[in-house]
This record gives sequence, structure tokens and C-alpha cells, in this order.
Amino acid sequence: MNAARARTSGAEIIAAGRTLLEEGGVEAVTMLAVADRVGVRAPSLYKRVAGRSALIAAIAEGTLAELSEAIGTTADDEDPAVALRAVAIRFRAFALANPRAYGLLFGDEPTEHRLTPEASARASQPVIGLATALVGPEHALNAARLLTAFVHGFISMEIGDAFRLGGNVDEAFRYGLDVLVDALSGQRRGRSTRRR
Amino acid sequence: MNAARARTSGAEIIAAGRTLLEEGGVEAVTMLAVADRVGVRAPSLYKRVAGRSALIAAIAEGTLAELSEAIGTTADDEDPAVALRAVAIRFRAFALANPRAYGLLFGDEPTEHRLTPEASARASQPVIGLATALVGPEHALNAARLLTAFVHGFISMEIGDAFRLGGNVDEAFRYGLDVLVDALSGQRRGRSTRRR
DNA sequence: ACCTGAACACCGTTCAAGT
DNA sequence: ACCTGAACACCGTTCAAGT
Repeated sequence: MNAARARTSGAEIIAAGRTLLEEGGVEAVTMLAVADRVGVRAPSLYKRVAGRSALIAAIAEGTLAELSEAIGTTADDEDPAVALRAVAIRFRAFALANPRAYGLLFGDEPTEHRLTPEASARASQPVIGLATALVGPEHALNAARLLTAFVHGFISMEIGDAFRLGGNVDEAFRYGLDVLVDALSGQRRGRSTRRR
Repeated sequence: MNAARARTSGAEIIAAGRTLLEEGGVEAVTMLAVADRVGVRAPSLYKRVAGRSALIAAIAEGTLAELSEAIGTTADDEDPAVALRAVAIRFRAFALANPRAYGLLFGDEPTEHRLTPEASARASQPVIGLATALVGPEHALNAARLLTAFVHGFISMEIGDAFRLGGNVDEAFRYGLDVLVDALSGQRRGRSTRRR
């Protein structure tokens, strides 16, 4: 009856963790820092989350949900080249707005908080679909891998501050996207790309 | 005179750290584990390395040196398309052979062990040169960024086990490389790629 | 029911001794 | 000179009490 009233919640804890993540990287999301932020002692967090690892997994999950909402869906009748560009641009915008959380999801870290195979397959389906529309079924998987590798690689280098030679980085992204989508479009009923 | 004889060396410590890195990720390279591996107590490591952070930086440096040796140099008279493919393939091979160390150098981690601006500029010079030979000076930077983003992104996804839809991953890499190099070659004295 | 302080294990690092 | 045990700060986690 005299039971203590809850002073925080799982959602608040996850939000605090998310803030700490973007402020100081994953090593800054400390049980102590999170507890501090939500106004409780560290041991109390274990009533809501199983531990630090589970907390970080929950942050990753929340981010993934936000990301797929930010991407939205593409209409079936849309020009695949146009749709592909739009998806890539929205994806990049989300990543740049949430760089640390993006790294959590797609970074090279341990397999800690990786997507499940199903989630992963579901996430790649739209791109595979667009790639099929663009280059046909035979090269769809290869084309999708080319596109995602470019987009992820570009964003990852951008977040890691690897583009240090000046120039317009936004333009470089558009350039890359255009070259790729044009090249793949031209491949529709094309000769083999293979050399040698 | 009765001075204790050295029981380890900086090189041995770095090598031990490198092994632990590839075996268990960066969080496994612990001062205790390294000390254990070289047969000394943890405090003794501080005679050779300034601390854990410096040790990891030294591992990164060593890896970078190995990498640039593995890449080698490209002859000036080589076909840029051929040279570009060769460099990309050697780069990928090195990364797949040293995935954790690669992540240390190019991962999305904090700025901890990042290349200096000069090293970074020096490292990108060959690719810029080849890109210039391929597409001309105006688009060279954009083209180099497209190429490196694809190569890094592909490798990074491969290491992170993000290609889970089957298919031949080696072939996908060659496919991407071919599409890119062909598209950029066609651009030599080409119309603008920009749309809209 | 939820909270807390105390305690433990673990890791990086320092330092006063040892040889 | 280089080594070591002891000690400290820090962090994740557990648990016996408290209300």
C-alpha cells in the first residue's frame, strides 16, 4: 500500500540513453549517466531494462522504427529511378540527423545490436523491388548491393569526417547517385558489364 | 647493474594487441589481456606504451602501413580503369583479412584513431589521380568519392554481415566495380549527369 | 512495488617498493 | 632500469533492506 511510486519509465530511460548517445557516443551511455538524467539511482534502472546491453538494443530498435517511418513507402507506379533517388536522399538525411544512432544500426560494431535476419530482409525488400524495376531480375541483387553500398559508404564516411578535401559533399552525393542510377537504367536490356 | 632485463617490447605488445583485436574486437584489447599475452603484469606495459588509447593508436598506425604496402603503387602509364579495379580489389582483400583492424581505421568510431589530415590527403591522392585520368579534372573529386564510398560501404557491410540475401558476394563486388568504372569511363568527355 | 546504499567484479592507471 | 603488488577511480550489476 505504501508502495513507492514510479519515478521514471522505460520510455524515459530509452530517451535519455538516446540523448547521451548522440552527445557522447555509445561509451557515454552509462547506467550512471542515464540514471542521473532520469533522476534515479543506477540500480533502479534494472526494474525497467535488463541491463546496459538491453538498453542499447532498445535504443537501436527505436531508431530503426523512426528510420523506416522517415523513409516512408514508394508508390508502385513511381519511376524507379526517381523513387530510388528519393529513398537514398531521405535515408541520408535521417542518418546525418542521427549519426550515432545510425552507427549503432549500421556501424561495424560487434554483432551486438544487429537487425534480425527477418528485419533485415524486410528492410531490403523495397530496394530490391526498385532495383528489379531498374535493371531486371537477373541483376537486381547485385544492383541493390551496389546502391546500398554506395549510400551506406558515403554516409559512413561523411559521419566519420573522411571527406576532407573540400568540395561540395551534398553535390558529390547527388553526383554519385545520378551516375549510378543512370548507369543502372542504361543496363535495362544491356550487354554484359563483365570485362575479361 | 642488477637491473631487470626487459621481458617484452613495444613491438611485441602491439602485436599482442593486434591479435586480441582480431580475436575479440577492440573491447577485448585490455591492458590485462595484453600483459597476460606478453607475460608481464599490466603496470609494466606503461614502460612501453603511454596507455590503452596510445596502444590502439599504434595498432591502427601499423595496420595503415601494412595496408599501403599491400596496395602498392600503380604505374603511371597503366589504364586507369584497370588500375582502379586492381586497387579496389587489393584494398578489399586486405580489409577482409583484417576486418577489426580495418574497422579501427575506417569505422564510424569516435575520432579516436583517425588519420591525420595529411595522411588522409596522401592516402586519397592515388585515387584522385586515377579518377582524374578517368573522368577529367572537373568531376575527379566527385568520382573519387563515388568510388571510395562504394568500396568502403561494400566492405563495411560485408564485414558487418549485412549481405544476408544469398547470392555471390564476390561477384556483386565485381559487378559494382564494373558498372561504376564503365559509367565513369563513358563520362570522359560526356554530357552532364545532372537531371532536372 | 519501487527505491536505495553497500558490495563485488572488472578495468585503466599510478606509485612506492623491490631487484 | 624494469618489474611488481597495492591502491584508487570508474562502471555494470546484484542484493538485502528500507518505505
